[in-house]
Amino acid sequence: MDGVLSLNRKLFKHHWPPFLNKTPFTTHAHFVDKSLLQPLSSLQCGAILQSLTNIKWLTKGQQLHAYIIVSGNIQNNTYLTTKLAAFYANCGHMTDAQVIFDGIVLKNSFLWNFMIRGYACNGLPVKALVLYQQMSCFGQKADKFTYPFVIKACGDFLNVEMGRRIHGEAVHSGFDSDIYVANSLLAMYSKFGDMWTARMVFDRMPVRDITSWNTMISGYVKNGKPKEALTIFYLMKQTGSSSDGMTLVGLLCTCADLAALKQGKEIHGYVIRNRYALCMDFLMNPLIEVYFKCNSMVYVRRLFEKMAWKDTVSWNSMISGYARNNYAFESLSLFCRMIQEGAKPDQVTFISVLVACDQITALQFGMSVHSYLVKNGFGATTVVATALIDMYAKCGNLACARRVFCETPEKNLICWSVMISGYGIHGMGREAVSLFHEMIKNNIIPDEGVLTSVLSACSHTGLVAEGKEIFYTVTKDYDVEPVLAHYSCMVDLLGRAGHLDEAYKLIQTMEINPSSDIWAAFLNACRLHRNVEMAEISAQNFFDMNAKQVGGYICLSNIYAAEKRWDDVERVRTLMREKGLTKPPGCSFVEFDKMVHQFLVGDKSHPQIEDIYAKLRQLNHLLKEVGYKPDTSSVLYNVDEETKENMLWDHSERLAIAFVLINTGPNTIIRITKNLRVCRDCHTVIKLISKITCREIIMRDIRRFHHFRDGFCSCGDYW
DNA sequence: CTAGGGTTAG
Repeated sequence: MDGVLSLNRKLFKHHWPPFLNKTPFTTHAHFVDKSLLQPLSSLQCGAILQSLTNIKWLTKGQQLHAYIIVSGNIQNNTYLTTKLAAFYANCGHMTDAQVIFDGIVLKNSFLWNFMIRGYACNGLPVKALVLYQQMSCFGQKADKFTYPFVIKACGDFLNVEMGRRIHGEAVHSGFDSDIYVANSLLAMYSKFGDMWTARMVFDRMPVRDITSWNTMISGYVKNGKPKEALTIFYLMKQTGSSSDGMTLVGLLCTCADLAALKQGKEIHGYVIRNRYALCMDFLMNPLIEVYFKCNSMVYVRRLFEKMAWKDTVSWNSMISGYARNNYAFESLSLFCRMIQEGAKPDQVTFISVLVACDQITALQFGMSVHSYLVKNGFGATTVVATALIDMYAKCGNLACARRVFCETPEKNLICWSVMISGYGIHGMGREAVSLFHEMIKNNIIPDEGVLTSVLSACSHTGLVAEGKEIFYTVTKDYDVEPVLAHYSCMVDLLGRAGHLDEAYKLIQTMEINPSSDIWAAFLNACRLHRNVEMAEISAQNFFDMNAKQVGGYICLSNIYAAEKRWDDVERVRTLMREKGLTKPPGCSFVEFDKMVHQFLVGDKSHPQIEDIYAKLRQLNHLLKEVGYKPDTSSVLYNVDEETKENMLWDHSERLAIAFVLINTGPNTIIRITKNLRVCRDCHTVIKLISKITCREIIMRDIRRFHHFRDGFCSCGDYW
């Protein structure tokens, strides 16, 4: 490889005409100063063009193109025009390549292949396939160079039917025994998700090389079959085939999938020991993934800090890894460091950052990311727009979410889905339902994901009839298999609306086995409608499933506490402890002055804590004057009323609200986020605070948003 | 002129 490259460079230098070293011309003929020209033969031009093609030096090639035009060499010179088309195709400038290609009458197979390759390797598989069909119309036969590119195009375009046909043609013409053709077939079937056929092609290959083995390993990994990937690796070792860096990439992805920390570390050690023989840069990024999937935050950080060479993907892996593992603060601070250190963020970076913003409701941060995107010309692609819509919706700014949604010209299924669930979590079920119908009118075929979004929107608003209708028509008309998430939404919808019997009947008649989530949803409905008898049935089912969600346990203890059955409360608690489950402490976030402030329940660590408690005492006093009576039913301890009442005033959301009230002017909207469900008493208190302080309070709890204004909440006390 | 890599929203 190195030899080839240096040879080309030499050739390059030798033939280099002086005018090319002048100012870089960006466009063609009229920029060339004719006095500087020294005559070059078309053979010389062709040789230079060849080297420029190999190293993809676009600007120099364009200058040479200009020279060729000016010097009159281009007329009727198929030799040069073919090379020019190949040059543009190799640089990915397919429009230029196509213009030249169209002007060539005698097209040889070299030219066809280069054009097909150009389209296939530059994200235009459909054009590659069209060209391939034209090629056979022109009577030009496909050869062993043509097949790898058309097969790649079929794989990228996911055109299974055409892929199979071309495979057949290759077999018919005998080119399938060519190792490049066979390897492309392996990659194509992997992309189709058809590992069975890939394996069949692989098993029938007369000879295999490292690429064949590596393609099979990564194919299995991409299709969620890490165990089969390992089998191929062992087979590879047995046959004595050597492996390379790419093999290790495949193995690392396998380790990540299986959360195999030990094996991942072994490979890490191997890479370090062989760092001079391997190209390490590739391997560090998949290693980051392994450590993240194994929840090894310490290893991941140590590895990252030691990496001398970090590219955009390294930063992205870290930022998205932290975000996926709920380390939003680390994710955002790493993003800031990335910008400071001058690394170049891309689309993936922004999507990951916006996900981190969702988690801690960092609206201001998310907005500044949005403006960074606009300023730096990252034209909002649908993916980025979708992440923005989700961020705005989850950070409580539905108006901005709607605006980005409307300004996105090409909305895909996920884009609609995000907006629908955005309406849902803000309690705007009717808007969600009508958007869902609008989506269908726009010929978007619903899938199970968007069905979950719209059903959950119905359940937040109690739209029983609408939810039922959508559930039954979508699963029937669009061939969507109902999954647990849908039943969960339906049980929640029916149960919370008070149709406990119907919800129970649905659980009993559903076609898949109910999960613990479903029993938890039913349990919650029983709590709301204070049906202890039904609650105990669902609790029994919930416990039988050996469930790990704390929510169900807390819900049941709440039910017992409300009935003052303290022995039962204690029994549930013990059960929780035995399972090693703990109730996470209540925690609220608030973004203020470019910082996210975090308050735990009963937190005394904040610098302004004395002022905060003073404010809360004052509020308590004011609230009592307007008739507030504390509802201590959600306190799960059997203690006297006064202690219970004091415990309520320790709740994290109150601390956060008091903090904002102290530090902001009268018209500022208060935005807070809580990690658990808001308790009934806090809900009442916040409604009253919004009234007596004339403040709008927007609160996100674990399930949805509550917009408090003038003593009322947007959820209509239905949550 | 040929094939295989890592990060991605509900």
